[in-house]
Amino acid sequence: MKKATLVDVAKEADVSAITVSRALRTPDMVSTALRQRVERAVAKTGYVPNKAASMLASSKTNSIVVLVPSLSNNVFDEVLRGIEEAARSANVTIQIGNTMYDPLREQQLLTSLLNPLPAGVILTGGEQNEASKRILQQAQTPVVQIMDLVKDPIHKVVGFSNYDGAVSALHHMLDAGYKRIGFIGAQMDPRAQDRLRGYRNALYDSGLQEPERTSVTNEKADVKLGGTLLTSLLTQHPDCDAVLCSNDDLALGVLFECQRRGLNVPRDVGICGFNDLGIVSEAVPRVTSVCTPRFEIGQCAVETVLDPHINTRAPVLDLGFKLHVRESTQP
Amino acid sequence: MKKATLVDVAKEADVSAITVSRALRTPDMVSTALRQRVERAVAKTGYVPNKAASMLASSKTNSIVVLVPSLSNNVFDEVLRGIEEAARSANVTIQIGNTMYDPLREQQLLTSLLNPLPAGVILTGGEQNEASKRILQQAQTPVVQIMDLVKDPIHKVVGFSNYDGAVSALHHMLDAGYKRIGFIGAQMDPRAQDRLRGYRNALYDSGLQEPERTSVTNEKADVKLGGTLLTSLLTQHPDCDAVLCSNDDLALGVLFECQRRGLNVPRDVGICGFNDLGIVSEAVPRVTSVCTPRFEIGQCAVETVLDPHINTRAPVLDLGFKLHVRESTQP
DNA sequence: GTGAAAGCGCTAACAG
DNA sequence: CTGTTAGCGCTTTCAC
Repeated sequence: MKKATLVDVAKEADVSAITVSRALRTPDMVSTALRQRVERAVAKTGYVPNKAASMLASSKTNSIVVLVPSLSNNVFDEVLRGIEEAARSANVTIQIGNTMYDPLREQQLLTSLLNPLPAGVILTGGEQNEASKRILQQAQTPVVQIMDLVKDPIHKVVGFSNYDGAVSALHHMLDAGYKRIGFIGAQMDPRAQDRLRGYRNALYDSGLQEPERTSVTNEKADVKLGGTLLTSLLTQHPDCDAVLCSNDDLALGVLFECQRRGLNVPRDVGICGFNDLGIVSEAVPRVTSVCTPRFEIGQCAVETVLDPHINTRAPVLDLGFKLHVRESTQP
Repeated sequence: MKKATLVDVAKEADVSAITVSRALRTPDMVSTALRQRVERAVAKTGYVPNKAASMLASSKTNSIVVLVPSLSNNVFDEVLRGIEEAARSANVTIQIGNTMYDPLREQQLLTSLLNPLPAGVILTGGEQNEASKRILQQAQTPVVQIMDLVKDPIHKVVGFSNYDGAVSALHHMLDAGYKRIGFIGAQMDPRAQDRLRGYRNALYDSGLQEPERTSVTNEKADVKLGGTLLTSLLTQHPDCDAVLCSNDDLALGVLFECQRRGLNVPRDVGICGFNDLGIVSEAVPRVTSVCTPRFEIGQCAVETVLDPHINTRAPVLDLGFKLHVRESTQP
């Protein structure tokens, strides 16, 4: 049995093909009687629309493209959950692309995924290369950048201030009594760099900027690297009494390394992470972290991208963050 | 400037449209001279193939559909990395769907993603509902099930034995001297149940099956739940001297809970995880785990799905596992 | 509200 | 090896 087409349904319902098409896509433009006849015919024939044909004829898709830099970074799980949920209730599908923090790969993905044109594009940060930016600007589809308050957005931005997050964490650590706070960072994308800037400026404002106690690399951030970076930080600055980490994986690695060295957390070393992935709140001791609204960002990005009045929206939507203070910074 | 089509390229190269099409898809079927002319014309016109048109005309896609039950479970990161890498070198795109461990959602995704027909489907385990299985059997596209040695495969299987993994872990724990080993499990999908069966049978073979020390739930497995389950396990069986966990998140939660209770790992309690996600080997103490070949499974699944001689392949490919013994089970 | 005609851009099938 | 002819299944126009 061949698959039913629009024409088969039309015959079954004794109407024209175009009426079936309209009954399905824009039910309001069709009389109730016909709509019901069509619905019955669809059920009877088991008709499933052919997306390729629809795309070709309309040169439109009802899917939105989502580009994330990593799937192993648990930060994006929650973002994707928000996106999936919102997309599902808006009845659009999503296409996930993993750029692996590689602008060239991002460009390739865009080239490939922007054809046929999606209903919208969601991507991470503002670190696209020039070619990608041009592609996005020329594409006739809304673009939302997330996770960061990008300065010169392509269209719209939904995120939070990584800079302020770090500042806020640092003020807390200073208030808790730490005086020689270091910074550990990896995968230093613009967001991680904003965190580093926040760290520096907060210290500067407190007159504690020297010496600079940082240990930073561009390698992929993971738990193991956290330990390595702590080792190198303590080698250079044995007097460190606390560490702000550019993300939670590193913070966990720092905690483990402290345990191996017999350093008491929070007494000998205070630790603060960034993002507040579930796991840090379960570690022993529980780790302080800057909680970022990842699920909401995902949801909101979809809403923005699909908003028919997107042009009237503010270009930048700041969803904020919340510092979750836990045992690891309360000596 | 309108977008260039195949016809534009053909005019530019002074050949017919079908020649351009062939030069692009099957370069071997075209003379070198023409191929070069076509390539130049493509470059000059900036031609980008229209996928929708191609799909419609050929009723084929060069994309493969990948369904995973979770993106927050780090198990699938590696699998997806393997899939992505293999897909990229085979020049096919992938479409990721997240079933969220929900058979109905899986069925919906299949209905939606199997149209137009993908070059293949990769999905997790054998727990699809009847409707999904029927859809997959009727679809004219290869199906590979991964992560488990499914008994009645739809087409092919690439995985490892969860049962044997658990048995092997248990034998090691018994050898290490643990005598009252408990099992902690969550998200008890068929793979987790196989692990539980392995645990039970290994104990049975050693004559240590009673009393049964298990704490199992269907909730989503995460670090926090590991602690909760340990608490309930110890309440019922305070004599437990070791725990096999159905995955690494739980194992980490168990470790943290032990630390909170002042129980020494591995002396008071031995801990073994499953999957060997990078993090467990960094914890203090480093946690023993059953290492599963997730990256290879992903790669191999793509190779299988795309293999033109797929029919001659063995239905089940067992990629094995490796027990990584660490401090947490060496009292 | 509904329909008829005319493609969207590409590829399968067959000829040469 | 290359070209001709006919669609793929749907939606867009424009009539009615």
